[in-house]
Amino acid sequence: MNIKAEIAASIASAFKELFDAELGQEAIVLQPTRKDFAGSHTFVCFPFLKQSKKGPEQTGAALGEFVKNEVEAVANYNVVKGFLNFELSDAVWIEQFNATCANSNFGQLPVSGKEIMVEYSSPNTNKPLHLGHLRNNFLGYSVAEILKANGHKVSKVQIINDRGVHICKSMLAWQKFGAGQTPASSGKKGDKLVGDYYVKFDQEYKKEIEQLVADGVDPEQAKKEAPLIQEVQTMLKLWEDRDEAVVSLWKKMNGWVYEGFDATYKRMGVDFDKLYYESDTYLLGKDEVSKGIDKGVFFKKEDGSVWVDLTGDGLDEKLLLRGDGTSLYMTQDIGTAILRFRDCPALSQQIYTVGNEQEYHFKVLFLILDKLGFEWAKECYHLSYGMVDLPSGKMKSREGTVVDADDLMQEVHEAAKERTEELGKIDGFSEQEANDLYETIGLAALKYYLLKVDPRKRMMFDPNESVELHGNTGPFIQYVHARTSAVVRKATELGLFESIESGTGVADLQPIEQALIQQIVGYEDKLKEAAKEYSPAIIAQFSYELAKEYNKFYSEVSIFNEPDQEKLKFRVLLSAVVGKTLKKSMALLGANCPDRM
RNA sequence: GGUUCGCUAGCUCAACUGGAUAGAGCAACUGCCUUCUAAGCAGUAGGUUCCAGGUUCGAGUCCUGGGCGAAUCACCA
Repeated sequence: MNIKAEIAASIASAFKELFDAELGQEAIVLQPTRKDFAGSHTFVCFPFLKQSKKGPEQTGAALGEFVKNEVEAVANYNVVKGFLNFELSDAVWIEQFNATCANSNFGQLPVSGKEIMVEYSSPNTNKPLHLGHLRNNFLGYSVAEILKANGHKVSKVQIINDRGVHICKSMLAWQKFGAGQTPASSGKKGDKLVGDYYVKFDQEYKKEIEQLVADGVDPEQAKKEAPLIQEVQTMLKLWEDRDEAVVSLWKKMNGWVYEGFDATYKRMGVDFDKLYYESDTYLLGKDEVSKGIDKGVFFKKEDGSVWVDLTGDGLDEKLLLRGDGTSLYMTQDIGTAILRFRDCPALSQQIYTVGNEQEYHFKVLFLILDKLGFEWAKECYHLSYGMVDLPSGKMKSREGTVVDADDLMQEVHEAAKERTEELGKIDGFSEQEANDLYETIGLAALKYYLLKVDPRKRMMFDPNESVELHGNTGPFIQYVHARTSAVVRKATELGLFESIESGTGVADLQPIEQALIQQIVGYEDKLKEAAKEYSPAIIAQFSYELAKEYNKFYSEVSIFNEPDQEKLKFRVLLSAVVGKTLKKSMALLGANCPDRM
């Protein structure tokens, strides 16, 4: 059955028979053989020399000989230093390949019964999405897809931060300086327009501060006394009191932002199953904080502010409710988490895709939920990813170095167009088809670029590299997929394909063919690993290696000039399976694979 | 200052969680399109894995100390 287990079992009995040593199955670990050596499974002998009472080479040779005789799948073995490498027979690989072909669910693991909620994006509604959101969105979307492929039921959600001081700032600025401007009248996307007023507020606010300081007011004092900031606070208060005019302005401007966001999400290719709004959850959060006081988990200070004491957990005291009774981010997050588990009682895990700058926040949040007695608190996970830097340094909204999401997607589209036209690859494409192709290529370049690095790590975003089509890039993988499609297309035209879909009858393999099968067969393990690590990078790397391997095969081995019909058909089938696998793995990254490019 | 994380080829990233000669891409150089898509393939060159100790058959990976960088520790989000 499982070859790995079979070999391990055989090694165990070899130890018993040859060296009279009992080894637990767990102690015997087989690792993949490195590329430069013959074989697929490697057993490291060094740790077991005490049992064998022999040198590493002799130990390896003795074990190898024993296993080769006992396990039919093992065709040969070799020992390099203390490393025992097993080479499986072609028949085994062909059998595995045929099994893969026959498995219509290949790449989709069995239903696990687990239900997982993945939160991502979660923007503020006062400014447009930027490069940081792109990493966040692509990561969240991809992790959700990876979990689905692992058999879990997944819902994608976000918490939209649609209220608060920062929202009021853009509202106030629009009211004062907007002159009734709308997305329609200005020709701007709604989120961009609102963002402009957020910036406008900041500019005007700064002017006021400067003026006050020039008049001799203390700078710290000036920040609090500036008329604009005071008006904002008044507005926030009015909003909380459900003042009709303020609420209607709030609805209008948020509506603009949502229209803009929707367009951006659509182009990004991400989606959500359910949306949560801070304006709906912050009151629940306040309630829960009050309950926490009653339970004695939280305490109130003289000024009316509410705190939780986490010093026993090695952290500090944490504020949960301001002295004036208004809520904070934390307040709202407590409410949102509780609401989600109420909405989905079967939920077994919740994943928050949020930048690593908020690690402390989530540590505290989960701890508080635990103290409130929610059992599911330990099933909350902060998928913490690193910030995106530009070659010029950090992105700073104040310094205008933020890379806008819409602009960036347009740029990658243009770059894909330019390079595709240079190569003259669009003969026979209609204008619409060509345009779709540029979009597909550009977005794959961008997504792959952002997802191929370990999510936990801070990364450098080089605009030139992100639109690159050569090397370790999304378009390279798309290209290889298109190649496999071309092979299948030609085989279909020749009437060869239908007869071979079910499997192959070849008897022996070229080394490169065997290597390809090995790669494909390892796909589901990578899928599991990617889910365990919450890392699309593992899928990206798998895709790249498979694509590279196929290209090697493509240049080394002739497909349609092969005289042996059985071999010819096998190579077509192999191409088809590689193409399917590439398409599936790229889909997990949110990238499409065109059939021609 | 406390806590957490990072440091690998000129640049951007890998390294199956302690295993073999530390690998890819970009950039540079050399070959290969009359043949299934050259967005490709093959090759050359590039390394004291930040430094110093330690642990063991074996360390980029683990422990200690140090250096540099980042995040966080707000009645911000």
